[in-house]
Amino acid sequence: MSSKYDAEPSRLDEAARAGWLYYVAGNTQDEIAKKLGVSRQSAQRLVSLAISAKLIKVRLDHPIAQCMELSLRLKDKFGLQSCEVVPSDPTSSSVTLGIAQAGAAEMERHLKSEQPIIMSVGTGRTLRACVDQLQQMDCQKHRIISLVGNIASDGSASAYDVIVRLADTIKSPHFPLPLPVIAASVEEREILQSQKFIRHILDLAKQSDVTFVGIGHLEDNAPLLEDHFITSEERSDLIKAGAVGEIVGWAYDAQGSILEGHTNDRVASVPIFPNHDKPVIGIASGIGKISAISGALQGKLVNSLITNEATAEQLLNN
Amino acid sequence: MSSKYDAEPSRLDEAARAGWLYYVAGNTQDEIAKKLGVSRQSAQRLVSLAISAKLIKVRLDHPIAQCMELSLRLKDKFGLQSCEVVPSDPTSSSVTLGIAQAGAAEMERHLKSEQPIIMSVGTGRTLRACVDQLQQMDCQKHRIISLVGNIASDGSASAYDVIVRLADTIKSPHFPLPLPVIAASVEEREILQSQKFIRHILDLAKQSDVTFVGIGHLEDNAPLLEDHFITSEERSDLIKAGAVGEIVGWAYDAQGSILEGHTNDRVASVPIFPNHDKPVIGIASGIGKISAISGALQGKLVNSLITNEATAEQLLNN
DNA sequence: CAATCAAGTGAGTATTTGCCCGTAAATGTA
DNA sequence: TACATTTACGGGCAAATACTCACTTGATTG
Repeated sequence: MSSKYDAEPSRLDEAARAGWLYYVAGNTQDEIAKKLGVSRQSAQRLVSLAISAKLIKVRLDHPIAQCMELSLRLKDKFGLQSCEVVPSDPTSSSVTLGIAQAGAAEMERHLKSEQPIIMSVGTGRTLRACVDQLQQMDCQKHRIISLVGNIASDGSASAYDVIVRLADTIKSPHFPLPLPVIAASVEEREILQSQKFIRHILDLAKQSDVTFVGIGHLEDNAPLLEDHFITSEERSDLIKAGAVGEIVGWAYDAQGSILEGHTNDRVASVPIFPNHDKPVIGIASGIGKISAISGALQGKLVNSLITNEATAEQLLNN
Repeated sequence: MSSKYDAEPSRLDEAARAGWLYYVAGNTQDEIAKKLGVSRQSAQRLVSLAISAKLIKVRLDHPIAQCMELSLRLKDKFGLQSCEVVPSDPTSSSVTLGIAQAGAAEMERHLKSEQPIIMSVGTGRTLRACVDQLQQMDCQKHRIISLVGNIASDGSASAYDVIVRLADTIKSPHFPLPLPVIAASVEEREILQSQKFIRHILDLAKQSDVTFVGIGHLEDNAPLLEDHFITSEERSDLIKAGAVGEIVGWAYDAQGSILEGHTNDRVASVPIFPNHDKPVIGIASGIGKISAISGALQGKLVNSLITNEATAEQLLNN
């Protein structure tokens, strides 16, 4: 059927045609081969050429697409094991919207494991919201450890009570840490932590297969302050020393280095170490937490992140 | 509308995720299954759902020599402003295959304009397929006008519903034409069209910066007939009077002259004028539509065309 | 409350695809 | 011309994917 019009169809033309027949028209490579009069293998080469020459453009038209993009870039930028970005609802001021569901889904993923696992959890509003989203399960073989004390300075139990609620929902043996978050003195911390059963809990925590923590900021309305774990003066001191955030009470600076001294000398929580090989999943979102999250990521205090779209964008612009 | 932040990530969310991982990130379905925590079969189902729900949109970005040639010759022969020819799949019976993507791409090109524009659209299967291929956009500054009534003779709304779907996808203010396609009598048309808000819409349509219309044939299975806008007798009359096709209800002959009398006396759609200076883009393909398309081109009822290879060849052989 | 039905799941299987590799044709070199 | 080197082709095969079928689950309804 050659006519005076056809210029020699170039290889790319053929590739385009093959790519079109494959992706748009939904032909198999065999059918394409027949239609273009080449072997199946050649058709396959043409199709893959169409891709590598970027003739074929695939778009995903769904809010999720943007999130996956952000998640990839965050993983790349901070060397994360995993990163989940959920859509933000610009009209909602709720900090845990969507995050909670995603966090719960991630927890369930681990809890579904056939092998018995040890899961440690921090505390805070965000984690509590996650736990509230968990479905009832029967996880008697797993063990849940709290990384942080549940006793406020006035002796009352913590307001969030993440671990009890969690263990209740999934029917697991659990190990709350019956300590204050921050001891009154260095000596008190030593005494408290040297108790045998406390040592045992700290030991279990070290063997955690997976860890979930919230990330706290140190702005005016810092969670540590609002819950009366530290005083206003202590917060000022931390800020002066360069602190930008805290995880289970441990304050760290913009590079994610745990500060020496200050309240950190008296924090009774399980110690945290950067560059853990097991998943340490930070769950946090909100513009006010950007520097806190950024620090935690830079110092690799967490190696996985669950956040939302708006926060992810800010983290990448930093 | 139910929020997309529901506790249960909807099946479509998961499908989007799977589709992204498969097409954008290049994962295998096995890897996707692992990442989403589902079986491989389920992953496969999610991926194919992403396609069938049209979340995944594939386009080919390459001028295929053969098609370029045809497009050039059509432009030349009919004095078109622009003409796009997409490859045909000789074995596929789908009329909109490929055309839909090209039409969507052309619409997007106009919608991306910085200046606010007025876009008018006709209706029909082909336009509907185009709109289904559009990506989500935010075009609040543009206005979308329907050229044709959306009320069937039995009072129900039109089956294709092009304009609502379009406006929904691109979030534009839109102006459907709440009229029958063809009024019961000449008088009824006058009364209906003299309503103030209808006059306003007709006025807006006259200012259109770009117009997209389908081209309908008048064979046995004419769209106007199948959708019960005209009767079998009315069609016969039109044919006898020399009609070969219709655009938004206006019947015309082989030279593209709008017929006098017959159903045209009662067509309530926006009038169409030959030789428009703004783009009036006809989107149509199929052997059965050759004479209809040819007439529209000869009479310059449209000044741009999107069609496929097979149709283009026929048009040139006429 | 049982019957019915739609939707989803996993196992099994057929089809399709990606890729390695030997061969042949084309191109370059002396 | 003879020979070396590159490039493309197609056979074959393992991996990946699509499809069918029987079964479960949860909702709906008479």
